[in-house]
Amino acid sequence: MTKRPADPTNGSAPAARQVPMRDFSRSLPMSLLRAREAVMRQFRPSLREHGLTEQQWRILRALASIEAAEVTELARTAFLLGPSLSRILRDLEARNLIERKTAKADQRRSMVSISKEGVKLMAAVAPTSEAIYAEITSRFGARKLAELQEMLGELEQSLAGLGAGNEASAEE
Amino acid sequence: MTKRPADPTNGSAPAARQVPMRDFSRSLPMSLLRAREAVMRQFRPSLREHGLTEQQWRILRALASIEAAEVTELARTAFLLGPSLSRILRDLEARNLIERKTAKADQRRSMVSISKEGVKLMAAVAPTSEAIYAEITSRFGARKLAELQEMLGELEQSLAGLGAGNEASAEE
DNA sequence: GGGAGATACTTAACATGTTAAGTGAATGCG
DNA sequence: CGCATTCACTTAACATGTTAAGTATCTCCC
Repeated sequence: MTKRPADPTNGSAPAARQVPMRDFSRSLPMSLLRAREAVMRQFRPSLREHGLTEQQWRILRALASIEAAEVTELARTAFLLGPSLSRILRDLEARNLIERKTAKADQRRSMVSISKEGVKLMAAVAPTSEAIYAEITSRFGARKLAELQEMLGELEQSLAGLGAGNEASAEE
Repeated sequence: MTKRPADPTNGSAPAARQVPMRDFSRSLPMSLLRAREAVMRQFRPSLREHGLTEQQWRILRALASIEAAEVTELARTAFLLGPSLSRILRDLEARNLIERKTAKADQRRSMVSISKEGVKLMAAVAPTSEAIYAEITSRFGARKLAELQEMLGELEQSLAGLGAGNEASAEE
């Protein structure tokens, strides 16, 4: 019961299987990674033509939809960690795609918003981006896509507050 | 038909919605990213305790299951780009977790394999890792998990050979 | 058998992911 | 008021993602 037969896809691995584990290529993290990569591969070339990375695009989109936001709020919306966001905002600001001004009430906070140039850039990128998304939807099926996203959301939910684990226990 | 009502979740954004797009937070790439992050968040602490990153762990697992492999093959299996793999192999070799020897027949290729130390490390990490995976499976449901992975695979399939696009057309 | 082209990596350069530490500004409380 | 904490970022340091170049081999065909 401690061993498992070798995966049929590599029929002749001689040894080194002391540690039985799930078939590597079928782990959930790998499945998610591969799927996401398959999707992003479609978008990157178009973004690249406009000098944008995936993350920069996420930020612009987030800003376009929420008008102005504090950095922390933006990080949550664009799903980026603070340090990444900090760097990217610095660069986007240098390119005049966003604007930043410190809040009056609380000098620690700064409000970020998209600039006119930023809006213009979005207008240039959005059509292609939407077309690609439509193509993906069409290929995979709109219904299935909705189902998939539903399941992904449930997965996220079911793991919420598991990794945070030590919420009120040890603290070291 | 060119406009869409604002998302109900941010009822009062004043302007800057010149570019209508899907609700940002519900795009497929974001769903996949969030789901993957929710999963990986569970594993990272344990890996970290053993001084391993997610990618390093992927490589060790891949090597443990296929015995020895060329770098290119390993890149495909562990789903890493060549440059990343090159760096990681350099580091893993320095830590004596893997071994490398150039192939006799073709001096360009090198065969990579896991070392005894590498196997030992895997043995130390695997139990926790499997336990976490079991917990995730249990929370989300084994059946649903299988379904999800099935859909992810189909998504990948349906996009195969779309981004490669220019396979035999333009060439710069 | 020799040189053009293909292969299998490796390096380089820049951007982000991830964790820890730093900085300046608010807050709470004695 | 005064000062320790907390907060909202920003920097720093190290690892990987991503694309483009570089290097050493190998292949093939004239």
